Amino acid sequence: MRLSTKGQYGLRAVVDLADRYGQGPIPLNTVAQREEISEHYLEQLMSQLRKAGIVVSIRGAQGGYQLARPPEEITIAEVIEILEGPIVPVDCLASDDGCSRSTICATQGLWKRLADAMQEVLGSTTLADLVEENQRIRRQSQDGYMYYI
Amino acid sequence: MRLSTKGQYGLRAVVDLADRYGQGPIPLNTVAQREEISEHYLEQLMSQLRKAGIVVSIRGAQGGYQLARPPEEITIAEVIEILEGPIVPVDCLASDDGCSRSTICATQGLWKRLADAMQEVLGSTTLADLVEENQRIRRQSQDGYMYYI
DNA sequence: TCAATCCCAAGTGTTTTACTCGGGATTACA
DNA sequence: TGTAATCCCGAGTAAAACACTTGGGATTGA
Repeated sequence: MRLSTKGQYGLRAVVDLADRYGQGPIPLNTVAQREEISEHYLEQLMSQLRKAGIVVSIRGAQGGYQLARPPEEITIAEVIEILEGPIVPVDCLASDDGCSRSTICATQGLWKRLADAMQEVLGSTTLADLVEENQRIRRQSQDGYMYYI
Repeated sequence: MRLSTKGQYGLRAVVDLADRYGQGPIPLNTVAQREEISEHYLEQLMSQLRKAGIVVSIRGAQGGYQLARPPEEITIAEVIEILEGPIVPVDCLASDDGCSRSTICATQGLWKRLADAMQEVLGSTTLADLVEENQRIRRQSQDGYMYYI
């Protein structure tokens, strides 16, 4: 039940872009450095996100990536689905035909409820929400507003 | 974000046992046949569930497995955690120390909310609930109460 | 022109998955 | 007392997924 690094890295990268939305294209290597991700690996993830219409790229010198839409119009569910596939706990929910056991399988209702709960959380959060959270964290650490337990 | 077959098979197997709770030990091969799971593979899963105190085994002829507790006292979350590890979307929530980025990582709050949502669904459903669902399904198909779309 | 950037396909070592295989220990029952 | 039915255990394995790396090519601003 874990996300792979694709989802984690990819999301961190688009949050990074969201944080700089409106500032023109951001080169991939700066994102990779800030987020501590292998540049070439991140490139593959960005390629998927570009084909899916989450980001746009500008080639050549002074080029880079930027969000294709404002941060408040991109949900986390969208980003994760592109990189990890449908947000479901079992395959039989993802495919149309379902599984052969569907008429006798009591667990299917459970998996459906789980999928809905996951979709609810990820679909109701946008990149703008995470940017805001980021800024809150930064403000706190800047104000010395940290609790050392 | 998918369960492996361990979680799916293991859960199906304990639901099968829950369905026959109080009828004495059930040999593994009958469970494996009913649930269409490789017997040797299921054996490994049952071994984990036994060590974790979900099922008890009785060796020798006429032996088998049965639930260690009544179905209404075993949650799905328990079973899945034994077979798949902690129910969290990212590793840094599972370990105590967390990750090095925790103070600057906006996504951590999101993953926490996702983990809570998943735990809520799986922790509030018991084996008894799934047995009931099973019986409902059986009743319906028996009564010809099926919708062919 | 050339350096910065994106674009793309292929290769690679490691880990996980989903099993199989072979045998040993225990116990009810004839 | 034998023997068949069970559980118990460790090792082996083929295939897939993961997390990258490598090596180039195409575009474009200065």
